[in-house]
Amino acid sequence: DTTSSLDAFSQQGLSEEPVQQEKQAAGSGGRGTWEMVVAGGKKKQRRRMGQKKLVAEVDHEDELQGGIDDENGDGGDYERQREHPFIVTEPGEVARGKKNGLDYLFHLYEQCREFLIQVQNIAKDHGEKCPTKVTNQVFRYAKKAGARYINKPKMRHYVHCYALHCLDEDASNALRRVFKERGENVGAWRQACYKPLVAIAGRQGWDIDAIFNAHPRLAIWYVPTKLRQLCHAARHSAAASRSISGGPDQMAF
Amino acid sequence: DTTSSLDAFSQQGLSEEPVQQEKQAAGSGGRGTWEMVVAGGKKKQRRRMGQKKLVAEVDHEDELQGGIDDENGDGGDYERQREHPFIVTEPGEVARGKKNGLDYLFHLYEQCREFLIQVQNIAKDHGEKCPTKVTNQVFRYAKKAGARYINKPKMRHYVHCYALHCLDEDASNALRRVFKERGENVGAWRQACYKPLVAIAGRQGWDIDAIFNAHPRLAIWYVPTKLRQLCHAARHSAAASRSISGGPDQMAF
DNA sequence: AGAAGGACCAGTGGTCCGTA
DNA sequence: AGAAGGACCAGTGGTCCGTA
Repeated sequence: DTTSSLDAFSQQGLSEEPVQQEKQAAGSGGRGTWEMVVAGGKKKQRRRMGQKKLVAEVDHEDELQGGIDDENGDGGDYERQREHPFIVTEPGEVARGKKNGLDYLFHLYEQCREFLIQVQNIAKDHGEKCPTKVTNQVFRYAKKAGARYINKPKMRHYVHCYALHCLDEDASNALRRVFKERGENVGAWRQACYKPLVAIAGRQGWDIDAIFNAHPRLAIWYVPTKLRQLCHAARHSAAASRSISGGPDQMAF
Repeated sequence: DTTSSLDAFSQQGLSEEPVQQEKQAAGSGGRGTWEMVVAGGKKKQRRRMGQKKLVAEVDHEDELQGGIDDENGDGGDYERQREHPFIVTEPGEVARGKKNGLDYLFHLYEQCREFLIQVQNIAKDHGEKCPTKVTNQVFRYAKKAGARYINKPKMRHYVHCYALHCLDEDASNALRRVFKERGENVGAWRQACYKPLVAIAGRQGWDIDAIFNAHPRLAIWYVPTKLRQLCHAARHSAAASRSISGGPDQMAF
């Protein structure tokens, strides 16, 4: 009973490299160039260890080395543990050197969505609770499926950047070009993504949850705390300035 | 920041007895008789202690004695801690002696819904995450609001009984009458509530989550694990018997 | 310095089991 | 015995901060 969902994991297609699976689902702004680099990486399939842990680890899949740490085309640096840091790239641009571009970042969100769909299908088959969001369970599933480069802190960190990409791709692309031209780092670009999102929220009644939920690819992500707070603060500021300017109270809109 | 939602609690209408507030929202099958008994109980308002705890308890409202433990009309048993146990009653019937009837049980679900709505309104005002279900937060709020007779294990225990009441009140009422006539205890009635629910699910594609979510008063309750399991098992049985009978495969329906 | 992510923590969903 | 609910526990959402 407690292990049924874990058994399900082992019944699913764990033998494929997700990075390889999803070449077609490239970041919508990209030309798929980095995916070709990815696909060029060698892939070893995981080996079974024929070994069971005591609890909640039935049929654990040991991925060991293999394929995954080549996804940036650096030719097999087996020492490296962490992903290359992101740099601000234009849409379609491949990051050079030991860096990852923003099309790759957004592609990770699409991958998470596909892992969620797999988890949902398993849950439905088994008559279990079916997650509607990318939860810890989905991150765990992604890791078991071999996508070790996906982790919760990273995905949560850039959710609002992905939100802008989903909600106003033109604005997102323009922002990327500006920040690349200025030579800004990823942190600065990330910070800058908040402002256009708050503006979008303002045009739609400040309800950032409703905005996320109305978008099929965004609805599966929790609204980041800071974005929610910024929208809330901006709503108050907007209301206050309307009140000072003496216009009719538009709080209800 | 961490106490802002708790501050909000103290700004809300904590000074009223929820039992008194909600006379109009009586269990839909009842005639409101037990509410009159309830309203007949004397009510003392809570006293402020002028005392603040260190963390997460700002402006805690001490209800102490008062009103609440009279809600069954037993004349003020200050020793009693627990609610009277439920007995199987017909729709509209008042439980006699130190017992509670099923209209009262269902009324507790309506009360929880109103507490949820209050929590949602506070959350929206403060730009915080807004719960869609009756969560721990709602139970905590209910307790602070003085509804000490509401607790999570009890509400979760009888959710499927309330679900039947919501989804097929006639069937629910008929079941109550039968079990009362037979002199069955609450546990037996509770068990019997599963079967008609599974039948309803079968008529609607076995998706018990969809059935809950489609009903506005039920959507705020988590689907009980056992009900979900029963629906899942029944779906398999139904599919197997269809397969044996040689008819066309109707799994998709 | 800027950034990736292991690992922690407060509060959750779920319900057992000591209580009356 | 039947039943109410305090309290526990595994796993969650959230993100800090030791790491590279």
